[in-house]
Amino acid sequence: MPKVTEAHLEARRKQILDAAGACFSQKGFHQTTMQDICAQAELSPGAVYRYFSAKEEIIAAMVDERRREGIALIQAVKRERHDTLDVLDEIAEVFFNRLEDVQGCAVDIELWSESQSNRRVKELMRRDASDVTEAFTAIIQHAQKHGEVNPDLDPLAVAQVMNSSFYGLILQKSLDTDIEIGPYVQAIKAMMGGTFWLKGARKGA
Amino acid sequence: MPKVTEAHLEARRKQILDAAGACFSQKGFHQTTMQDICAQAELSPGAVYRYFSAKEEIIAAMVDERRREGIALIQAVKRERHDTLDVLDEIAEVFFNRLEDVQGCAVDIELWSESQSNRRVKELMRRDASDVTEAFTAIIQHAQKHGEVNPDLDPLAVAQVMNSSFYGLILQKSLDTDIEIGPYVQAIKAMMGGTFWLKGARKGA
DNA sequence: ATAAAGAGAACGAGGGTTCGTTTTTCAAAA
DNA sequence: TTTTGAAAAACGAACCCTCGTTCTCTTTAT
Repeated sequence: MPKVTEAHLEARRKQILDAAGACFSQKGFHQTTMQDICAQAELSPGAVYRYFSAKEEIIAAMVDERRREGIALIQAVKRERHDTLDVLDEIAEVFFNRLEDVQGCAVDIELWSESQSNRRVKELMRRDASDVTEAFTAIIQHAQKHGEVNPDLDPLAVAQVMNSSFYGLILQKSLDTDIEIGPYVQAIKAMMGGTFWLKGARKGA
Repeated sequence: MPKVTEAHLEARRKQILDAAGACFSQKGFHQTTMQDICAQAELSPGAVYRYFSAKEEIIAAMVDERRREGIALIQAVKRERHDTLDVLDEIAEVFFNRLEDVQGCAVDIELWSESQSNRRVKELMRRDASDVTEAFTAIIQHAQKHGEVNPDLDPLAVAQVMNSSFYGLILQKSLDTDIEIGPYVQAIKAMMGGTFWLKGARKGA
């Protein structure tokens, strides 16, 4: 009967999540009050609770949102290009661009912490991380088969090191916003470029 | 006049901090109640408040504890050996060993999150990170002067990448305890070893 | 006109902190 | 050595405020 459009409902939901994101990134999950979120979203508690049955649900939705975005990135990149080197370059490009979203990064860090104590969040985060790792591992393995990467390297371990270069930069940038991404990326490429992607054929160390 | 010994006071303080560390690593800062800490320390609120005037003070003391430990590690290593490669190896060894302290790592992650919203903690953490980065940078620069490292690399950026390899592993290990440190370290060395530490004299990429 | 959507006051639990009381400790007196 | 006394140290019940959530009432859209 007097239901509002589905799009409107979806918009409200997003409005709340955006507000929550802003609050969470500034004060953290547990220091953000529902009143904070309501104020930021310019909605009353009654309205908010129509969309999320508890604060915990908002946090969970937050994980899901970040997770979907991250996975989408990898999928998109994998679809576009096929040369291993290009794929890795593109992924790096996209990932490091993500750092521009300071608020999103702050929420990510908040989620790392939440994972320590919240089983539900931990499981989602763990799965997310493992999806990314698997994607990287597959790419490395593929490149090894095609002679683009030293076959002696453990693909899983290499993938984990690559993960670290993302996670680590997110953290360092959150502590010191002056950190420059350009030189960082350049350093990684220079440091890994040599041994790693042997374009010629020099194998052994 | 009936004061108890200084050592006893110090021991009580440590007792509280240890208890807090255990609680924080399990439930996070803001979900740990003072009652939790009291119970874990087997002390009453009154006693705890004799040593720390507020929960916030316990958190601040926690940062300081972790910070001191971390700095001590670098200093110790720098004192013992002088060959650049050995120093880096030793630092890596020591740092990665630190991962065994699961509780400590959980607290670290908690601190990363706390830094987002707590100015005081952020400043301490920032300084800590920058101390470590500076130490690494100095080592790299020294190595470049001695022809052990490609002089074209930006020492600061290299230091940041090295930081990431630690931070990233802490995080990944917290999400999946099965991650093996050995292969990870080996991968880093293999990935960087080539271009990075040119023992011979091959410069250009 | 009617039911969904939103508002916002209020409730109740939880938790940081306080404070009056009890216990412990140690120096000095007996 | 034992007793004693006074202040530090510890206890723990209670205070009070904050915040998640609820519930009734109003508004809005069809």
